[in-house]
Amino acid sequence: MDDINEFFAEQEKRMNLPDEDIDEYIRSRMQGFHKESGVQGWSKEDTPGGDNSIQTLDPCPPASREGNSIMHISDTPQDETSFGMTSTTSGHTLWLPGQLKRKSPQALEIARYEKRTEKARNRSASHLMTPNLFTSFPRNEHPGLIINAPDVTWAAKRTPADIDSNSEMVFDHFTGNVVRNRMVPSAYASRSTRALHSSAVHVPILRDSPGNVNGTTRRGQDSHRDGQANVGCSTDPDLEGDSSLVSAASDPAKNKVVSRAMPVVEEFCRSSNHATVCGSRSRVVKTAKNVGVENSTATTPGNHSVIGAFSLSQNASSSKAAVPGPIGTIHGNGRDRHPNDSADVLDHQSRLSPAGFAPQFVSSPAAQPVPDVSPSPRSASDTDDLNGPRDEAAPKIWARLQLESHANVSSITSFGTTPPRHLKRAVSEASDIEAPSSPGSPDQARQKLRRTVSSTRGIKGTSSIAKGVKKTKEKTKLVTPLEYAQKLQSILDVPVPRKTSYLKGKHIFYVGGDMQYASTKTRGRMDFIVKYGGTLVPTYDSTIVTHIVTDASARPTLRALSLRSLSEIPDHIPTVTWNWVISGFGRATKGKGRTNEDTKDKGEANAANRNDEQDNEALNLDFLYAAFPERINAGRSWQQSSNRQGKCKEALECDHTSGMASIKSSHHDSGDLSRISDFTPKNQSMKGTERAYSCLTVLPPPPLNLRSTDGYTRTKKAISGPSEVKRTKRTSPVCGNGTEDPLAEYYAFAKAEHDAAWKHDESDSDADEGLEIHRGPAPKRGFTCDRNEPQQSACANQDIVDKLEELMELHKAKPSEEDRWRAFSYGKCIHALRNYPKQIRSFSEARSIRGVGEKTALKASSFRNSLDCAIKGDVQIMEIIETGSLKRITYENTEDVEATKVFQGIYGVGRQTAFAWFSSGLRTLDDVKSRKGGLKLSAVQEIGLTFYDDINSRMPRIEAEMIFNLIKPIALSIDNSLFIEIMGSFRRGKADCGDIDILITRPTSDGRTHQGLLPALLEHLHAANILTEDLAIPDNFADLELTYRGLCKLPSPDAKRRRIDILCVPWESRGAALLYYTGDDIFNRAMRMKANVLGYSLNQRGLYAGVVRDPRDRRVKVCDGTIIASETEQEIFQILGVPWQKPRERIRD
DNA sequence: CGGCAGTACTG
DNA sequence: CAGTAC
DNA sequence: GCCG
Repeated sequence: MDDINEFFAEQEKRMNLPDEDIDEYIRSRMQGFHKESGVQGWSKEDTPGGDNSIQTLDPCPPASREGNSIMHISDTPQDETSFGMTSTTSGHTLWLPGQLKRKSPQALEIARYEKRTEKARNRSASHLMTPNLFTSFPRNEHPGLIINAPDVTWAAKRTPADIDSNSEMVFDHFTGNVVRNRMVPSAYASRSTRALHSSAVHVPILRDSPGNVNGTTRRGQDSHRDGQANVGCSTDPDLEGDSSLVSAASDPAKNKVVSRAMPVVEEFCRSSNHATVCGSRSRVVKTAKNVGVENSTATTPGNHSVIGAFSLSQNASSSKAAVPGPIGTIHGNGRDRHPNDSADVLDHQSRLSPAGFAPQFVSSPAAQPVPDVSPSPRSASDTDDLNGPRDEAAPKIWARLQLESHANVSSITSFGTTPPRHLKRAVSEASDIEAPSSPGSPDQARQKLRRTVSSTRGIKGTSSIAKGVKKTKEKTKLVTPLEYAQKLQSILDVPVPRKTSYLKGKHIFYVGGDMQYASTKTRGRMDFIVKYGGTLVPTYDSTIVTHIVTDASARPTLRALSLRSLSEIPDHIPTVTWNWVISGFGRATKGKGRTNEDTKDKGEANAANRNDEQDNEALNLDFLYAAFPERINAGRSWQQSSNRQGKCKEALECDHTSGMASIKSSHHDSGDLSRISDFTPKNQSMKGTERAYSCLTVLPPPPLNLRSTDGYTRTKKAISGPSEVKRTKRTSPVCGNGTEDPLAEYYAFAKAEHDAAWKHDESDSDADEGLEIHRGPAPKRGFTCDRNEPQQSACANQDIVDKLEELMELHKAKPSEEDRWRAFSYGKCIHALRNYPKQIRSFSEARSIRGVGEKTALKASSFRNSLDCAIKGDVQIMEIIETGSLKRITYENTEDVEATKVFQGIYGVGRQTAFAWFSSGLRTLDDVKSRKGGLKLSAVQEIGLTFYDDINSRMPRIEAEMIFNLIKPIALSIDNSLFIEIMGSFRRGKADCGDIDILITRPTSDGRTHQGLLPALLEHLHAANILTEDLAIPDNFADLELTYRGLCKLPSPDAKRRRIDILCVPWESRGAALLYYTGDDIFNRAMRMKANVLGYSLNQRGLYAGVVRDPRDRRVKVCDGTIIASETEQEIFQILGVPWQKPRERIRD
């Protein structure tokens, strides 16, 4: 088995993918199928949001599912200290800190908003296609995306263009219509909210005339524009009807009421959902409104509640009007359901978010959506202090609502009462979600372990010149295509189930360019074929072969076939180019992406149909890849059946996989890292995939052969060193890398920038799993730089490293880009030196290390020599050198570096700012604090300064966990289907964490998404005093991909502020996101770099193939490429040929 | 001589 | 767009 | 500053 692993590893390693081919492929696809793609997109989009979008009412009201946890949080006593603290920073403590806005004129905000909207639109648009339709086409040419709205009244009158333009005009044209309004909310919600906050005004809750769409839109505008001014007098005629509301809003007391009435809103939403369920959508708007008002009034008697109910229902209804439909469709990824499709919490959020939640935010502190948090008068009044006028009535009202509408409201908001049964169920369901990881993951983990271990063994074996190595070596060197193919096939008796085994059933004879021996390219392609289910036919046999793949011209091809003329090839056998294979990959992937959906929504039959269509499409395409014009029609009939079968099967598999993809991570045992990392489907399909991994992904066998034949003089020097060093010498990462760590050669680059501060903290965790570490024995040492023998010169060249680090720091603190890269470079050197086993004795020796260039080598060697001299007593030389470089250091590393370093410790202050400050005479933090010289700080910097120490200190792991454990239940209470996980250094198992990264996503299997969740969650967290300050909030809350940055803290009074990032990603990108946000940094860089080298592009959304870049400027992407992996980390690892590594194994620094 | 990741938020 | 952050 |  090991052999097989090794073998595949080798293949994998060599898999020299697509490159130009893919570019070609993309191009042709773009031209060829542009239309088809569009159509597909359309039809596809058409379905998910369809009729089935109306679902049953979710019996579980939001914010009630985890009453206990919430209780717990709120129960935490908030003493004076804590409040005092808060109030001193009142500006920050509010949801959407006032100063964020206050400083900029509304007009500016609007302008900015427009800009962002534009941006967001683009983003959303691109979003729509990439993850779902693995087709590339210009963003604005996706006709179907938006039209999936089942809402006839809405969709029917919109043309795609129409809609598209709407999305563009969200804020440009306030004469919008309904459609337009629907789009506004999301954006509006975030932006206008912010605006409102900044102006420190309570959101004027404006009623918009039911029929008047403009009203809704304008409201957003007005709120921007008028801010406080418009409180009480709306300049917009459309808003006249709102006077009552306005006054309510302007009246502190009433306002409070409004905020307190949040449960009513939710209740309202539930009612309105009923309406939705039974009524046509167009009616819903009205109905909802009525129902909302009535209902809330009924449920919450009393004048205040009436007010609340009124305004809120207005809100809700307007939001309804505004957002009813395809908000998700528009902003989302196309899978989104119509927000009306269910009464789930999420949908509440979705619908509310635009107009509905804005007001909540405004009154946020008082409007504790999580009642438990603010039940105590003190807590309420305290918050009031922070957030402007508020009175004691609020809590009372709160309580009253509680009593009066206990059945409804309490269940909705969980006033600390025992959750109703259905809630309990919800809770238990929620915990079920986590549960699976316990029983399941051990197994999986074991499996993984086994795999990993064997892989590791393989690696080790190879690295230590094991049998496998030899084999591979031989193969590598002298194998002919025939032999190689034979080998591949012979090994392949075990089918490798893959999601994308789209080549299944195809017997392919591949014609390598050079039939003398299999080039890397040839081998890579053969590997590819096999990997994706194809059968490689070693020798041409017209009775077996179904496809001839060749990029060679006719003659060599014929030679390979042992034929004389192309006409001798039977008609049923197409001769296609490699692009054909790749194109199939694209199709397969696309099919896969869509299948998930289709199957879910329409059943398998539909999925099958879909695939048929695809196949047909594919069929029609094949001729495009004909290798020889004269055989352009060859094989067309044949392919049909075979293709179809294969595809359908594949489709099912895929569906199975994704369908099973379950949320199963647990936070209870976050201590158990492996479990946390198990965010992968674990089911049969998955197993299959895993098996594939074990075969295909395994560590690339060590290219000992290459090593020895490398002819690398430099390498020789490093041979005895950690493999890292050796690896970094590989010139061709693609085929040259075969050492223990497949990313090895990328680390040098990747690590470079990193200021290795050799923390030895977490390395211990690795120790107990030595077997799983993918670096061989030697390399391991390389990475930890001999932490076993730390004092014995932490590394052989520690002295030099120290010096270089000084230099690096020095350059880092300098403002110019030049210095930046210089520092970058030093980083590389330092890392390389750290892993260099021996003392460097000479210039040339230093120079032989990759990453160490002329200058550094000179420095290093001279320094070392100077030491030698010093030891020998040759003071003179030493002094020269010493003073030379040291002087430079001390000379340059003076005030400025120190000061700017300190400045840069302030969040939001970077190199430029720090230097600018220094230039203006600032020297210390106190200078900054005292605003010496009339210094102005941005809002973020203000926060950064206030919590300088907090932010710059790391928190113990446990604290991150505690905070997360507070947040998670709250999030789950909003939507218990969420996947929420803590990422970053925590997931990597570090003992201390610099920040908390929380990833949120949600399976779309039930047609819903996490859209709209974040705003709600943020509000809750603010209310719970977990989130204290906001540093950056997303542009558009309606997006599926959101990044929030802020500060948080534990409830305890003296808790430090901690940096927290909350990231929402579309379900499809969860793998890439996990990968990305788990890091570490260096590991990420390495991965990206490898991806690039292999012709892919990796970002937090996924792994893309066929990215076409502008030849004149490589940085400009002409085509975004085709997404080929994103749903699981494994997928990405696999394609990149990187052995799977658990998060804690990804530590590279 | 250009690249050294790629993206999003702020002002 | 520059600056910052991740 | 290093690399290609």
